[in-house]
Amino acid sequence: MAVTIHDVAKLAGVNSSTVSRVINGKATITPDTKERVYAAMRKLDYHPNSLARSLASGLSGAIGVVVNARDAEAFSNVFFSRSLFAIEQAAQARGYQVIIANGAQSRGSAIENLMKEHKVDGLILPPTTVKPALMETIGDFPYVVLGTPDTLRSETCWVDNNNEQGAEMAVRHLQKQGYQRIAYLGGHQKRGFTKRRIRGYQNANNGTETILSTDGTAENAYTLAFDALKTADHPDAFVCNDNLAAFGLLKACKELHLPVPQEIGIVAFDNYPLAEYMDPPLTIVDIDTAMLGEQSVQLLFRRIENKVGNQQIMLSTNLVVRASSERKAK
Amino acid sequence: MAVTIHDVAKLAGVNSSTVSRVINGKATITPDTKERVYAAMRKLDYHPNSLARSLASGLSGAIGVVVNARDAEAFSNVFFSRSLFAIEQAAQARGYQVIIANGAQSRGSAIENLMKEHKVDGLILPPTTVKPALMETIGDFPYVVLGTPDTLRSETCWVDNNNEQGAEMAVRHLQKQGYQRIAYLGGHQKRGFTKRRIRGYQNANNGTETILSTDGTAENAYTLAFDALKTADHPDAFVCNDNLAAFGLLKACKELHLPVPQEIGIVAFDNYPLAEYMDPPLTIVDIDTAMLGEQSVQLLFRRIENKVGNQQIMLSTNLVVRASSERKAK
DNA sequence: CTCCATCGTGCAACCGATTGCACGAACTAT
DNA sequence: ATAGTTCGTGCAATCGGTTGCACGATGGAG
Repeated sequence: MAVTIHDVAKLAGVNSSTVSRVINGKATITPDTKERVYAAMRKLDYHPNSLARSLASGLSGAIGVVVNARDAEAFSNVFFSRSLFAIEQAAQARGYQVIIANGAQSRGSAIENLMKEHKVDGLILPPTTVKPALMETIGDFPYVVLGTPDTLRSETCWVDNNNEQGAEMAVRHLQKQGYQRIAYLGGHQKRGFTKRRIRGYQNANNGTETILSTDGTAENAYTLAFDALKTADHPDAFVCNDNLAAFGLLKACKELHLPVPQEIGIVAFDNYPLAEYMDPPLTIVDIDTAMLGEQSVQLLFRRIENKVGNQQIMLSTNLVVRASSERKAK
Repeated sequence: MAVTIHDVAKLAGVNSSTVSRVINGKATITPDTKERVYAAMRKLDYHPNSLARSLASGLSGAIGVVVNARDAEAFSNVFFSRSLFAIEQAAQARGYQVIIANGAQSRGSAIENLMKEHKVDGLILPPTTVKPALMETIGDFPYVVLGTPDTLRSETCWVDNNNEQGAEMAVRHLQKQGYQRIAYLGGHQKRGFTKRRIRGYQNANNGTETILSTDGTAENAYTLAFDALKTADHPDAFVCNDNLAAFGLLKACKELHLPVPQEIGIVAFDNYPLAEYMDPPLTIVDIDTAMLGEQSVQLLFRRIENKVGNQQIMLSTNLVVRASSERKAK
């Protein structure tokens, strides 16, 4: 029913292997022959069957992006969704497809499934999956972790933004603006990236350390911030683990009539679209998700082509300064 | 190198076709044989090669989700990302993979590529792709549009939430709360779903019609709302096309000292995670993206199995009432 | 002018499954 | 006891490409 390589070969008056070679461009073919093949392909509207091609070549032509999502929110998470966009773009540029798989939902291991059934040639994994048992089953199958694994840091292959540096930068910026009692607000302490941000905060902070960890909701951040701001020598600035925490904090500041940035300075991680429309617009530690996605795909392909061993890539973050931290006039 | 069906067959002392039948469970096999085959599979840690399987069976075992995204924000859009989550879940439950493809980036048609190269068995498409030319090339290939196409509405296969009904419901709710001059704020008028929401607004609204269309940003909504609210007989309630518009509106209300919900009532489409933390929490026309994703996959599979022709499924929306529209005490 | 390397193309095996057909064994009906 | 089913399994073709090897033609060197 569908047009095959043999139909093209017959029309062009050559053998199917010649057509294959024309398509893949790996061998030298007489220009004349090549042209006849192309003409036949065009005439028949030929599209190679990628399944047959994969079976023969042993390459699926797809990479898998695994995410551990219990609920739909994990998919709208800006870090994941923006990275995914960049990953898709980079993969498409190489003629590769992107398969997404939710590791949290699947019975059996989604990773094992994709890998052992030859559905993908490589995997992009979340750091939470990195455990000795998985690394054993994954063997030397190509993968890249998007984020820093908590364990096996130096023996695995990953790409991440430098959370520690980002938090340090945030604190130093607030200090330069004259804030003195800087607190850290938001995030589960059990998440690796939060731990690293807190470490960066601690590195740069030379005042009293105040760390307010939340369950990740804006509501919780609001409550904690409200209580903290009611005390006598309350913090005069916050580094927020994410935009939601900053949102809760802003609400608390408003209710307590503490103007931002005059009385309270705020810097938050992750550049949500709303961040610049908040009141005041938020200063942000911006993660270059486009670069992160692009780099992880690049590294993954180098692994697929067996050109490199495990590598670690750390990208630095950028500070986007907006009103929420600008106490001093420019 | 990899374990094949033949290795399993040899170990179990049967023919490879028997192993195949055991795996697929389509034929009756002696319990004894079956057990021997399973034992061999376990012992060898056998995983069927999905590529070979697909080639032989003619089914790729994947569905494609196409999105037209110029920038990364389209991926974090709550409608897309939440639907995608549900789609992945529903596909995985059927043993199917989900391939995502950005139609806006690809040279050549991403849709044609996925379809003609047999990479997917069916497609979930965005409504903007529905054009006569595409429908011609797509032929009777299984697809479902997620959203209502602007054209070919009755000849195509789609699943959508009822935007018209949602907007009507929002207006009626505001009327019941005693608001009288209800305006519509936000959204490109060229987008189909915005048009339908506006139509719903018009159906229910019996006062003066005020439609403030924006470029989609919170900033623009803020400006338009601010200007509208400065006039003498300004609107006393708004239906917002999305949360960003509501965000801009809230800012305008605050600056003009118009308390919400006492002076101004607000209902917005799309339940962002932040909506309930806004000040005041927003009343929302909530779209059941989980159901939308699930239904679209279900319908797609019925099309793949050739059980049905083109169908249209319209899901109703729900009103989540919060403080922003509750002028009357409960 | 012969010899040999190089180049373009064909032949056929192979990738790893699925599946229609055939055949022998076991079972039912008469 | 015999004929006719039914059931479980094997054989071999097939899905649509890729690729190692072989072979004839061409071209340059000696």
